[in-house]
Amino acid sequence: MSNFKRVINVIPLTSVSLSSTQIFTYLVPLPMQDLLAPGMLVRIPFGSRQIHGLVSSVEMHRLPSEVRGLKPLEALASSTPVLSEQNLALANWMARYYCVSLGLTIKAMLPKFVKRPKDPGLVGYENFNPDFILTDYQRQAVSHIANLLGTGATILLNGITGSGKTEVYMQIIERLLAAKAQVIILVPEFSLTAQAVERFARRFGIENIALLGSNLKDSERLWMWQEIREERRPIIIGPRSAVFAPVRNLGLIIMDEEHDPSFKQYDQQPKYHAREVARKLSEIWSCPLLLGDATPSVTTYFSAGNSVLRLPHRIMADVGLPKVRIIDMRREMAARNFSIFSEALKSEIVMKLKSGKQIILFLNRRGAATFVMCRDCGFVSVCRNCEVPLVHHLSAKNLLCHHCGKKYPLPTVCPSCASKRIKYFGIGTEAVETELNKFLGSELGDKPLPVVARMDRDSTSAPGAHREFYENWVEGKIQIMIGTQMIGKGWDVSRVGLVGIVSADTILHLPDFRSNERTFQTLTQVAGRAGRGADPGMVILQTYNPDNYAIQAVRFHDYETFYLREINERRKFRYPPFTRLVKLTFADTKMEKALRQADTAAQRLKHAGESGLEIAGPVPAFILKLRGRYRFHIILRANSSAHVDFYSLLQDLSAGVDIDVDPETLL
DNA sequence: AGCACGCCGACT
DNA sequence: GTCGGCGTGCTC
Repeated sequence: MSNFKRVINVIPLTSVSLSSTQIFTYLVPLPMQDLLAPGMLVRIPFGSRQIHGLVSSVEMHRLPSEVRGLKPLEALASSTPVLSEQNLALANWMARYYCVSLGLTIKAMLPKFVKRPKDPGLVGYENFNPDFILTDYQRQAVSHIANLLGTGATILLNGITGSGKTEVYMQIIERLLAAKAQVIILVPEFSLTAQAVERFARRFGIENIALLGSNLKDSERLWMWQEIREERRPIIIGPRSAVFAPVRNLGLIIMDEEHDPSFKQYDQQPKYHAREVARKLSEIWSCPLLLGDATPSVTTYFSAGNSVLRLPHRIMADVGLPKVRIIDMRREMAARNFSIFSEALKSEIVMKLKSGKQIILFLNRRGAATFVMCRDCGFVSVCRNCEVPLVHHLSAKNLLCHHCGKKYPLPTVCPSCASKRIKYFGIGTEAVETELNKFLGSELGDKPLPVVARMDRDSTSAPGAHREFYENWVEGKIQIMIGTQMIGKGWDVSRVGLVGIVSADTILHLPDFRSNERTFQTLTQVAGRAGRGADPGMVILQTYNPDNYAIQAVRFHDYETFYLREINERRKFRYPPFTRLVKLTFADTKMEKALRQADTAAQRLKHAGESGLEIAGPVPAFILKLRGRYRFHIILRANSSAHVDFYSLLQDLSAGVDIDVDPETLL
């Protein structure tokens, strides 16, 4: 028997203070000595409890004097590695970049290991492989990308809706399948519907596709995870977390609609952006990252420089882009039209109905009224947890907090002065529905009324609701669809003759450096729903800010002009991509405590005196009180070229701070 | 994230 | 003099 001891280095899958080591060493009991390998899961004693850990390395020989005080590991929790060397390297990078403990990062990468994996049983797709004729632009894009296979390049494919990005993806995927490589396709969370996958399923066969998504049960996700790991399904389609798929031979990562906010995890640690993680992963595997977008994020477009691949036209040469008319709602007011619909929108609705075209009405806000106020004393109903105005919902006949979801009964008298004169202000999709029905009733008289449907989070919460909306829409059973964001995603359908943007201003006035960008992207996407058949279609865009550059750019589908203006603003006001931001959040049920914590942290950071680092705040969060906790922010800002090491800067801040590196919003 | 340890106020 | 509040710091 050798005098040497065998030990393993383990990453506890829990949050460990950033100032402490992230790797802990354990003695290996004799019976387990030959069973352990890096990447395996183990049970370890950790403090006074037992938790899971991931083996990072095995040390065969240590002197007995070096192992004094080490605890033995408890048990093996997996018989084979659950994390590849590549994904472990990815986790290391992520933990460092996003200032999170390594264990939490790894935890986010792994599925839940339940007892019985279950096949979610994807069926009902036919294989179908017609001939494809590519445009010159598509052919150039394909050959350009093909030349970069095997390199860790990031490629931006900038093509408007309907310009044939998907076909470019598929041409490249075909080559990779021939080479037995795997492909990860990242798509926005809400466009991950059956019909979004259909095109890939038809082309490559559903048996070659691993579909990940939030609708999967733990057992089904584990089944898919195993399918991927055994390399049985080379095409992996999923939301941001699919970037962690257990691939073994990755040939390409595609990220569609790269600008979509759902690619950033904002609600729990690690607060990662799948684009940046994918960029690192592509470097690790030496395979390209292909970003496809009609309206790329300003940061991505900036870093792509002049190497952007463009698909400038819609494929069907005879179909132009929809004509966008901007309607100045201030003038409507002045002309004594107090309806939420401008005269132009009203007459377009009537015309398109007459010619049998379908209509989309977009408003980026749910509910009937966005705040409820007493006319006598000015009292506004607010959420007790969040202190934000409550939104009136007709369907549920209540007031709802859009931040924490808490419901309140409708007030019959003012809680403050007992007056009965309670008024509902501001509009949401429910109000659009009410107003539209009123208008149609008076306009069409006794003629048959068109079928109106409203699609928002409230009306699609039931399982299968999305599919039902989609089918009814495609079959033409719905003539007018009212909806929020979600109508902008993925529906590749004809016959949309009119898109009415009821108010373009909802995002624009948020005090955030990205609100112009978001406005442009959201509106362009919604406008792109129009004219996908043989007719270019029409967009009516109602706004109180007709001169704003983001809104003007929507009018001409002009990304470039928007970008040039926006990048100047970013340079001038020192926002990304010229600087890197980190948002620190301090929250507590007691306001003074949250503020005190933020203050001390700011002091300490200023004292650290990192050169090239600006420390702003503490400032109260845009929603000061959320879910019962008061919140304050500190914003750190550094020149992109300065390469500030935020991890070491933040590692010994007092616990209880939330760190968001590269935040999508400063609100 | 837990869970201990330790230092101050309230109460038998 | 003791119980327990929660603020602080550690987990091989």
